[in-house]
Amino acid sequence: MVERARFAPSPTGPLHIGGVRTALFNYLIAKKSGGSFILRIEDTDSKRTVSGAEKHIIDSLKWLGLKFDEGPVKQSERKSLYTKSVASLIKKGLAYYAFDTADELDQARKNSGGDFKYNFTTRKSLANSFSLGEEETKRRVESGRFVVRMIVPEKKIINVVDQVRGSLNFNSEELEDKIILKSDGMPTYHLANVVDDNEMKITSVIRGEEWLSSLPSHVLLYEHFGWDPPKFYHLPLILKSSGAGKLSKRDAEEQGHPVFAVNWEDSKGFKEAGFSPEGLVNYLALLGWSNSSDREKYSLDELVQEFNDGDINKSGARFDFKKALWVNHLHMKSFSAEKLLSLSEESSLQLNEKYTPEKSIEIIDLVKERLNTSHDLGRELAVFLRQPKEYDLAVIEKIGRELAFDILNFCKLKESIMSNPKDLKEELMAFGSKNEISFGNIMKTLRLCLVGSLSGPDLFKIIEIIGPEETLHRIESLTNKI
RNA sequence: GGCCCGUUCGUCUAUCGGUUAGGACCUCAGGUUUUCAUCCUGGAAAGAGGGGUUCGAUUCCCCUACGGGCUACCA
Repeated sequence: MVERARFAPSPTGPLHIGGVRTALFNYLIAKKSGGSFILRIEDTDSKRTVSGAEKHIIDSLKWLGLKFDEGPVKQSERKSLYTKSVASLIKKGLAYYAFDTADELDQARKNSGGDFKYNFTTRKSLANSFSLGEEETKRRVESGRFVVRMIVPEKKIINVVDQVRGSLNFNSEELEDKIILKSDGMPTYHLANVVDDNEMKITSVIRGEEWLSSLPSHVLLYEHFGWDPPKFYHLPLILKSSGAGKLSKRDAEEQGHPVFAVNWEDSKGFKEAGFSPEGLVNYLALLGWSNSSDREKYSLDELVQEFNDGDINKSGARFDFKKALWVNHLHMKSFSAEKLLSLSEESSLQLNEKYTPEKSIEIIDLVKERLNTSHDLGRELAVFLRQPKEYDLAVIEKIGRELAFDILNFCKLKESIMSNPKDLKEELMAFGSKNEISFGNIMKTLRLCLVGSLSGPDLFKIIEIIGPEETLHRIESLTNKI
């Protein structure tokens, strides 16, 4: 079946990774079937709409490579569609006008000790077209202050099927006559969602688990309209990395990792933190989906190939930043040097100043397997760009000052073979065995003066790239320091 | 509180009644006759508890516990 799936965020704030994951699964299910991925902006609450949020959502999807085939469809521009639908429901006697104020409803909730439900038992005692009579209802509707509620049948078991969880039963007695049209004339989520999904011929509704409890109301609405409901997928939530509850901006900040795909105000996104879209998408897919293979690395296209909606997990998953970094690392090391260079403008410029393009690529290939994010490039490239700013002098203490001095002095004399690292290695080994100095200590000393610490890529490669002159210069620098 | 969903190593997960319960992140110990947050090898680490069903339960059912979600004229 060719699916039509929509991602339908509301622009009440920036798109966080929970939303990204929902978008991704919509994309995967749609594309797997050869169908369409559609973007719909659910901006029915003008008070909560945040300026810039819609742009942030679109920018995020764009960066992630989740290209939508249709949209953005904006609900705020489809008001007449909803009012028409509501009118048809009222005509059928499946929805009704109500006039209770927010304060009155609050009071009713308080009085009942939290058990209040606007339903078939309380309906008659509240201000609506059931209790007020035709004349009064008409008068109040004309005055313009009203909402419309859907009728929930008195005793009915509502069976719903969720693709992730299976068949579920809800008792209509637990439901309320939900407001479907607000007093400002805009629909609520429930109505707009159902009407749009029907009108847009959506075949699969894929959304977060927080919607599961309103599913029976939605199914009832489909029945009221006489429409066939789409398939529903309620995705497990992404939980905070430690502690209780779902992931929020605050938790992420406390844990020191991003929550947004791209920058939002002063909050750094994954993009700005040096993640690749491939890495983020891959990690997020693994959070809530898995199959029986042990494979961990997927590109977006490979995910489309391998994705199976039966493999969506049921339980909430904690966000694990370290694993996200590792998954990103998997992608970084598989990227071409050219691509990596394009990811970090600064590194690219710095390399350009000193090296030919060919040499730059050679350098990147040397360090790329050591990257978690593109930000690590600066750290890894430092050794090729400048002499160390600081030295881990504890290494010298360990080796012994005099010994280190001897080693450095020996190296200084070897200028002629610095340009041939292979010979240099043999020379160093010979020097070591002759003077009973361990090769390890020689290498450590040499590495210290070239890198400043004991980490980094292959030492002889470094020497080859920075050249004999620079190598000697660095040896000189350290000699003067100790 | 009520309703709904969930529960396998610390974390993400595999297992579709019979397995030494597998993989990955993390962590630890080694290794790559030099370093390394890379790479390789190895170790530690799990079926929430209690009842059933069954020759046999992590797997099916029930109860409890715990976790999560919803309970707005927000989505």
